[in-house]
Amino acid sequence: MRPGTRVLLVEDDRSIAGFVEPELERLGFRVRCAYDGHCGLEEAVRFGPDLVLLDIMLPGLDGVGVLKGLRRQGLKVPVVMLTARDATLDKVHSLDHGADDYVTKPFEMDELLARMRALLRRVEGEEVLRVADLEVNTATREVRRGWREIELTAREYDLLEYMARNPRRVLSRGLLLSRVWGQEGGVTTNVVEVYVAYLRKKVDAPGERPLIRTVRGAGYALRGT
Amino acid sequence: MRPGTRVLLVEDDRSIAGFVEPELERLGFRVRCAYDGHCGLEEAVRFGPDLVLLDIMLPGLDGVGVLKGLRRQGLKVPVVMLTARDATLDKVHSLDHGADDYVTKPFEMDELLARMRALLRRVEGEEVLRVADLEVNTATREVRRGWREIELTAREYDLLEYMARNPRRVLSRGLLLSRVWGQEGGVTTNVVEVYVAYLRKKVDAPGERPLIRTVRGAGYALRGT
DNA sequence: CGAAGCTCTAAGCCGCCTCTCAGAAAAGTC
DNA sequence: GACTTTTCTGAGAGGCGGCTTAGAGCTTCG
Repeated sequence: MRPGTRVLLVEDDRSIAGFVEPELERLGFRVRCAYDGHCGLEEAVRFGPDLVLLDIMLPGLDGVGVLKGLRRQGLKVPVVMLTARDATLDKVHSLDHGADDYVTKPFEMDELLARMRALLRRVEGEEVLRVADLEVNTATREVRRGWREIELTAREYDLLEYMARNPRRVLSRGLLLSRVWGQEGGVTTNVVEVYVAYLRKKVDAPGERPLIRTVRGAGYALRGT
Repeated sequence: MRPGTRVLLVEDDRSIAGFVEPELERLGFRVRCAYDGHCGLEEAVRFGPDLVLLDIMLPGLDGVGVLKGLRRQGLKVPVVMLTARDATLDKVHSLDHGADDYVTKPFEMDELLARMRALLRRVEGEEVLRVADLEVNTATREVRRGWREIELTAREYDLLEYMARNPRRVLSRGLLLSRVWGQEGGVTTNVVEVYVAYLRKKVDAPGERPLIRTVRGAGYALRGT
């Protein structure tokens, strides 16, 4: 599990959140908390987590509602539901709506971690990302467009992989800077623009339909059509 | 049985662990111990052993629980259960959940070793790894490229075998350090680079198409094309 | 006990990559 | 068309990742 993995914890019970959050941070995760369903949904969009821990019982919008909301917005992020013991109906409901796993309260930290790892491995594992005729192999870091092999530097690859993991979404410079470069403090830099230009030179060869789109005033998007 | 084979021992009875662990290490295994079920499961994920020795009676999560956890996460590592005499029900249970063998306490070290060998042989087989015209015979530890015999030192061989088991995949220095050298903590060392250089000198002779690729900013990969 | 071979550390060097900056170009607004 | 805002691009400096080499402990073996 690579460090800096982003986890969103949606949980109103502070006794649980107050225990799980620092524990996860100690293990190197980047954690954000939300204490009700609406905030949770909002944070999921803004924070862009790699994994969501989602309580079922929440004030306002409940866990299943948040889950539905996530899926409706096309977020495929893996979700672990936190359910009360024997809330069988809830589990069924959740899995129906695309939860990936659940743990029943009270739970051991180890058990939660084990399930998180399993999901993250599934997501991170051998994966080929495809956007139109572009292929990004995350295991070998090979990139092809059609039959053309594309050689990328480390930064170029990291940027393209992130964009390919979020196809069609408009990604702001700030977001890319934080996700690919890892910098939070927004210094005045146009390094993102420079690297998008590098990518274009290699990915969108002359004559090919361009995949990397500029959305003026908003950011960039990777999409085929 | 190749040296450096990774064995995870999950056993709370220190009188057994304290005997088995040093014995296995003396024989060239790389051993890690866990003293309860949850730690065992966690270590299995983190350590990535080639074989697990798993006590049934454990504090917290019991052996069958650990076994289930392993299989649920898709780990196919062979497991030898350590059971009390005549705990027939446990055995049945274990084999149901995908244990590969068991020994009953008290056991002779020789018996345990015999069963371990059988399992490891089944898994490792008489395997010849091939990458392009490179052949790595894991049974005899002989390496050839084309018609040329290649003499490697122990470390060089371990490194090459690990790379040949993960062809085309980009392997980071940290991963290689942990899997081949067994070091976890990120100490400042360039030993991986040095050994890659040694391998290159022997494997990629001048004039031959180089198989060992550097992926700048990421690691190394072994591939033919 | 000496020699040879293996493993690992450390230091220096080289070249590519990364990033900054300034100005050009494009897009939007009046 | 003039002006503002946003995006693109070319050039260059510096840093850092990666390679090489020498040599110091260790182990092994005669």
